[in-house]
Amino acid sequence: MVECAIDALVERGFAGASISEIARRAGVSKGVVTYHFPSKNDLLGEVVTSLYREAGQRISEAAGEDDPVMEQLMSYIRSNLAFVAERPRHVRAVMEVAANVHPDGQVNEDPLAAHLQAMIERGQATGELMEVDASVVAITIRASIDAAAARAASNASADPRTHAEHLCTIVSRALLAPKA
Amino acid sequence: MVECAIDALVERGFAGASISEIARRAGVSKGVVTYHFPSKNDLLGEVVTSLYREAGQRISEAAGEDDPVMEQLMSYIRSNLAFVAERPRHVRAVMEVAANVHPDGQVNEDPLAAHLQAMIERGQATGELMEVDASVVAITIRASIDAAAARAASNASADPRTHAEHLCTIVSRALLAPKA
Amino acid sequence: MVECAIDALVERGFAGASISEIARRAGVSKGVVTYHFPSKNDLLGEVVTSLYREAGQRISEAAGEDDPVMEQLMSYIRSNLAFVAERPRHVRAVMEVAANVHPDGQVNEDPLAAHLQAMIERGQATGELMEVDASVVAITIRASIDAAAARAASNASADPRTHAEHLCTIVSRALLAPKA
Amino acid sequence: MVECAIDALVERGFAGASISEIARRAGVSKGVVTYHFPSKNDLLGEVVTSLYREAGQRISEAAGEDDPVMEQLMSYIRSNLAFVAERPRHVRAVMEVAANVHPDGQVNEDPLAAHLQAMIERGQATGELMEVDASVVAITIRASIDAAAARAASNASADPRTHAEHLCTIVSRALLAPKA
DNA sequence: AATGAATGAGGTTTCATTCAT
DNA sequence: CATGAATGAAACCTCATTCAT
Repeated sequence: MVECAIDALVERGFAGASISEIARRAGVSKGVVTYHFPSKNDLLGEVVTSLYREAGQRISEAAGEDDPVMEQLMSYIRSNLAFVAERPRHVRAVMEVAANVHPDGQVNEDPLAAHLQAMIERGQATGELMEVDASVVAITIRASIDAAAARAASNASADPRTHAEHLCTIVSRALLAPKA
Repeated sequence: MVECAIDALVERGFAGASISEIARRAGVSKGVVTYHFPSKNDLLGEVVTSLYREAGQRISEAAGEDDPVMEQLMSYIRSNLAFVAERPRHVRAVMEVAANVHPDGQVNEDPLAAHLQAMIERGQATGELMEVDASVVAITIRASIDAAAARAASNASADPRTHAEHLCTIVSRALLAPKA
Repeated sequence: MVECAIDALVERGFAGASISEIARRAGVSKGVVTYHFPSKNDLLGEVVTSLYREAGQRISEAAGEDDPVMEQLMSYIRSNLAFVAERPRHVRAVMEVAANVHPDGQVNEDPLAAHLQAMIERGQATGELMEVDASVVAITIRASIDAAAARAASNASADPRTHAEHLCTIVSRALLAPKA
Repeated sequence: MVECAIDALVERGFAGASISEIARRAGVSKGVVTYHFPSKNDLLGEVVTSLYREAGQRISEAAGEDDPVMEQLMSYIRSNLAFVAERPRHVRAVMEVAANVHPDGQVNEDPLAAHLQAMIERGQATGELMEVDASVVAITIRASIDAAAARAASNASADPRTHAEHLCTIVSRALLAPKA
């Protein structure tokens, strides 16, 4: 059911992912959807949180707290995009939802980017990484990952893992201080 | 009228930008909107193309065909984000539309990124730029610009021009071959 | 089960007394309700007829066929409102149902009022009661009883038995011929 | 449009008075109803308030502030039921709505009855009217009027004005102190 | 006896669009 | 040019009912 919602979101977009459409894809009647998910938001919420469950697990497995910051960064990029490679459609579906849920009040800064930014600033504090605005680097890395995810979902031949390697190259050139 | 559509898109999102809402903001009746724009898509199309008209002009002004590729790249980044700084809401509105208009068949590769990619490949062919997957660099640059644009639209204190400078630093480190 | 239906009708109204709501109050699954009552109407019917069973018993106990008509009237009023005092919620629930079940064709005259009217006309025929339209008196008595019932169900401090006494006073003044 | 809503309420009851049904009776499409009345509650509200507008006017015209209380009472009863005779269906429709709108919290006492009760208590204070619980008399009068209204709506041969005369007789016998 | 999944009809509401004035 | 009434499709959701387990 959640899978069908994902398919509908990816192939028909947020607006096209109506309860009817999802039910049609699942081969059941419309009532079944609202039976299992009291409201449409509950279903979309499950699409989002089920991805976060999986992603959180995969990505935290890859984290090494004590590694050099550059290795943590590479690991972050690779594990993110490895996950994208596993479930490109699910990732795309969540992006579709995120793009259409409107924040009521002040917009929060992206917490994922904030986490990256903190990581980079740690590396700069120890001199391991070169100076450059950590926020911009963090935003750029996140944006690149998301763009690769969007591409992977609609173009099966795009390989997120390859994207990861090239992005790692870019990031290391931009941040890694040349050794004396 | 187009301005009101932009406001509605930015403040209420794609779903909230109904013709009624746009007419209400414009202080006219709903009929006026459909009188000037045969269909809603025509209005949204005008939102998009009017941005492209303006943006194309600003950005082509900054282009120097014969400059070194790295200067063309910087110029591209700076002029893009300078334009974002001028019209953050218009940019955001177009992103809102883009996120909700779904391609019918096969998804085209992003033409803006393709242009960037070609530029980078030219630089690599002459040896001016270092080797690294040009497609990934292009995607990353575009994604970073778009992320900065999204940020600027909802956070007045975020400055796209500053973002541009830092992004230029990142790109030059990633691409510029060290001089002998 | 019937009790839970009564509670739902009283607290949530006719529209709010869905099978789900009733099952929830009973702490059982929705299927149980439809298992015991083939249709919802059967359940509502049982709510109504179980009240009539009880009420008929209480009220017929109080009836003295050979008493003077005025005493029969008082007894009718008192036993009706005594019953209301015993089961105010059940009475309210039935009123809720009655207000929402629509007669298909021609509306029958209220049989309870007709019975009262006949009683009054008997008293007038013997000269025991004064002349005045018996139908209006009957309707007024029934309406007063029902209004007291509605009040009792939602306002625990309203006492139907007190209402009965005052209504008896009113009726006796209106009907009882002054003795020569 | 409001007229059609009244017809639907009277003939099909509250539950049967769906927007579709109302539109069908008006010979227009469903959208027309929601075009003129943003929500169904607004339409029902108009049904109610338009009656109150008319009724308030008719009844206040008949009020004589300085008359003896008994005359005020008669005037109240007669003008109420005269209005019912004019617009029996409208009155029935409002009763249908009232029976199905559920108060959220504490139930208010009926303000119409409270007004009557105050009037009666004034008469008792001056000795013009006999002692008997004014609240019960007020409730009984209101209930009798409403019952006559309900009857008039579904039975064209029932005449509210006749009911008024008989009710006046009952009330005057119950309240009017015999002259010395 | 009991459960809960499934169904399909019907409810309110929103919306893009058309059209007479 | 502008208005606002009208339309019909489609959205989400609730609900009584059926049925396999």
